[in-house]
Amino acid sequence: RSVLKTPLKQEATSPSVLAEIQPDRQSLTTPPKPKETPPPEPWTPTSNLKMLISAASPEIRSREQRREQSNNTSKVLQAKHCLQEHVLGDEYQKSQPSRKEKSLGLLCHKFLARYPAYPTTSENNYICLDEVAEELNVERRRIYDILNVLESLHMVSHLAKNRYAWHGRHHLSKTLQALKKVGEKKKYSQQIQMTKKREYEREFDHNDEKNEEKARSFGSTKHSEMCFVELPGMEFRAASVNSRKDKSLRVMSQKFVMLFLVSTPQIVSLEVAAKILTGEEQLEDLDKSKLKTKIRRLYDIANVLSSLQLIKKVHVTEERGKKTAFKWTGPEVLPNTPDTNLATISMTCPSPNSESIPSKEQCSKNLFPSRGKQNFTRHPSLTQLVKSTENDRRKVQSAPTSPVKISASTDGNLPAFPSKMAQVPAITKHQLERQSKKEKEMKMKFSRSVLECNLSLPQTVTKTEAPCSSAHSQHPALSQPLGVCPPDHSSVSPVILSQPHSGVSYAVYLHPSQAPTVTTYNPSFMVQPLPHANVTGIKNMNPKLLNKITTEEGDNQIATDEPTKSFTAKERPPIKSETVSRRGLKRSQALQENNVIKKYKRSFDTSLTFFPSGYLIPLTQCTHGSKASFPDKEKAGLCSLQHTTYSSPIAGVIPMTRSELKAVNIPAFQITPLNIMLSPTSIATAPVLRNSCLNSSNTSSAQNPSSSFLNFTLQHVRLIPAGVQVPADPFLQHMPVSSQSENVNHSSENTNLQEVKASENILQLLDCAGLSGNNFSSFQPSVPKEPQESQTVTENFFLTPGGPNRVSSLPANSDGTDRISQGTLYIPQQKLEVSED
DNA sequence: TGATCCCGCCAACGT
DNA sequence: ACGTTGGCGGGATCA
Repeated sequence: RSVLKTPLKQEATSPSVLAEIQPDRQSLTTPPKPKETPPPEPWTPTSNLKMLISAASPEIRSREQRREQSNNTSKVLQAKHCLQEHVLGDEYQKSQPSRKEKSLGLLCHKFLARYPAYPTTSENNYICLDEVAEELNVERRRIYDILNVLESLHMVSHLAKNRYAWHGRHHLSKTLQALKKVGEKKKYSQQIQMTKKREYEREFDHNDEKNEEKARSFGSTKHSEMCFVELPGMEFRAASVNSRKDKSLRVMSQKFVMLFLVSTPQIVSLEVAAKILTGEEQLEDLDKSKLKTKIRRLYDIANVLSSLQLIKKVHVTEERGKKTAFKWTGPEVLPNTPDTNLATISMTCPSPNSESIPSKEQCSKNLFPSRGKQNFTRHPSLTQLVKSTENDRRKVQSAPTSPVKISASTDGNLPAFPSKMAQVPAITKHQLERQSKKEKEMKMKFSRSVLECNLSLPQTVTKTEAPCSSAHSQHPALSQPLGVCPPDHSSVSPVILSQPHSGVSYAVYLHPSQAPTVTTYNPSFMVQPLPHANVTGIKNMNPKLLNKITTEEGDNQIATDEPTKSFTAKERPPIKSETVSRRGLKRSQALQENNVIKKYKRSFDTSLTFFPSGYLIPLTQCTHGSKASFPDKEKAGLCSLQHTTYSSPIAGVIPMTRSELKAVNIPAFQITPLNIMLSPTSIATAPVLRNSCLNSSNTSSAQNPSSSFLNFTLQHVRLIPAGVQVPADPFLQHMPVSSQSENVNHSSENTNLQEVKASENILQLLDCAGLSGNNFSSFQPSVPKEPQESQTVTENFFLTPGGPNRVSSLPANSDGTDRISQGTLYIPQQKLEVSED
């Protein structure tokens, strides 16, 4: 249709980016183009916005200026242009903004400009889809794209229909850390290598079927299903997200980010990413079209990430040509960023294999042992179960986790350390920091082992790439997947990860197929320790591939193999259904019409929010530390919430409001430090932990491990009757029961103390109850004198089968999942040149 | 051309 | 029955 495109695309006429030309458009072509709402100023020239825009490109800037200048005259201009066009005989299309102006990237910029990077809780940080769409003058569909990516980074969360909460970058740091961890667990770096290698082989060694086979087999084990990494306090979100067949942009986005975080030169090409993210269908015919689609999606994601400045496009030049890729430019993600929070992250795997981990699901899985090892299909009868569970979750509202600054010294995002620093062994950094802050003995104690471990984590350091892959296995860390995770278990394997010093620990529930099992075994891999991180002359089995990688920045990096073109020969052309019906029109129109109406109809049902099952105790971002480090006002804000009701997956909804909780001294926050995982199911499958006792805990109890642990435990220990909210026990001062909500003021300083106390109480309680094997007592959240260090908890607990309800602390390390670090893999070298665009 | 990726159809899902 | 989400891929643009 639009036959021509005036080369003058951005002629002054194109205020495009804005909505000023709407009228034109409307009349012209695209009928569906909604938004005629001339609501200019979508993006009120926020200084911020301007900056972004200008930063985006001079072109845009000038355009902007022009726009402003002629703002008033725009009408005239428009008319004029219209006229011209008519005269020219060109369709009005000319007046349409150029493609670029409509790019997702730009749109994202605009979108981001509307919200503060670090919103304060006092602000009304919610996003209304309709409004945004309208103001930015784009279809909702586009907004979804952005939101999905942002959601994957926990920068926003879906509150309700049409409504999202804006968190900004408060959680970014944590999220990235989590993603990195998960990425490591999934051995993405290896996968990347494999993928590259495979490609290479296809290109050069077509005849070498053997290798390929091997490679494939390896790759296939890495079945990467959809798993959404969640952050505490935001689980529900993910849950809701899980419902859909998550091929979701969300998941893809996370994975994409993971790739960056785990790969050494933090450069990832779309092709490689697409392949890996495709989840390994590679075995089969590399469905070309599928890959293509994936790449399309990745472009979308990349655009958003670029807008967030987390990545940037670069060109990787290799023998076979230039290839575009993206380079991570986001904050350095250290495994152990000093952060005052302890986060519990869980990974939800919705795919057919592993649903959103609703406890029931888990149980079900146990009940219906999957036949296959990796591909168990959900029993039909479970579908409903799952559904309902998800449903519940969906309805649940999360406690408005107020964004909290993660650490006093840093914002959630911050590249905690200058890149230079990053080069230093993390351990050193942390130790120093700790010293300066007078870390507590205890903490040190806990972290020690981890520190050691971290030291050996290649990802931790860039330059000093520690080749001690083997060290991993030797340095068990607090975290680490239970060493007991059976490689081939069909059920979800719980993995507890923690980073004591950072206080960031989380649990990842991996599908067995993902559970990193020892990988060193694979012969197809050339696993060798690398003497130095920046070794570039690694030899590969394939001499032909010797190349050197270089980046502009001259980053230290390890040679990587950047395969080029697609290798696969010819695939049968994808059969596409040409059936295309036109009815979107009606829809978009309706949309417009409804916009106004909807606009006023959204409500923020804050009156009663439920926590998703399995999350009785929300691990909000509020921790003693952070709170302490905040100004009172902010503190107050942090914890100010609407009435929230917590529900227990087991007992059902517990009519407890947050305030009540507080009254009971069990504020969500205080539990935060506790990272207890409970996954009977998983545990049950763990050989080491396998214990019949576990079975005693009724199946229904199986639940999503996580913050709900306490509740769960208490209930199951019968300290509190199921269905009842809180145990009337000596340790807990009050007994909250009413379901009515009250407002709570969390700003009081006492809160912290109280909370801490409560935590202790709880711990004691557990202890007394014989729930805690021992460590609970040792785990005592400390009242941070120094906010930033307040972080705490370094212990991880999980329920072991020692008894139906026996809680024991996870040994400071149990394994070495990360036995193989990417740094130890061999990969074909190639000459790579990375150039930025 | 191939790389990008906008656009919007339409299905899954929610209400 | 309609609204919200968002997977998906045709095909327009860009380089």
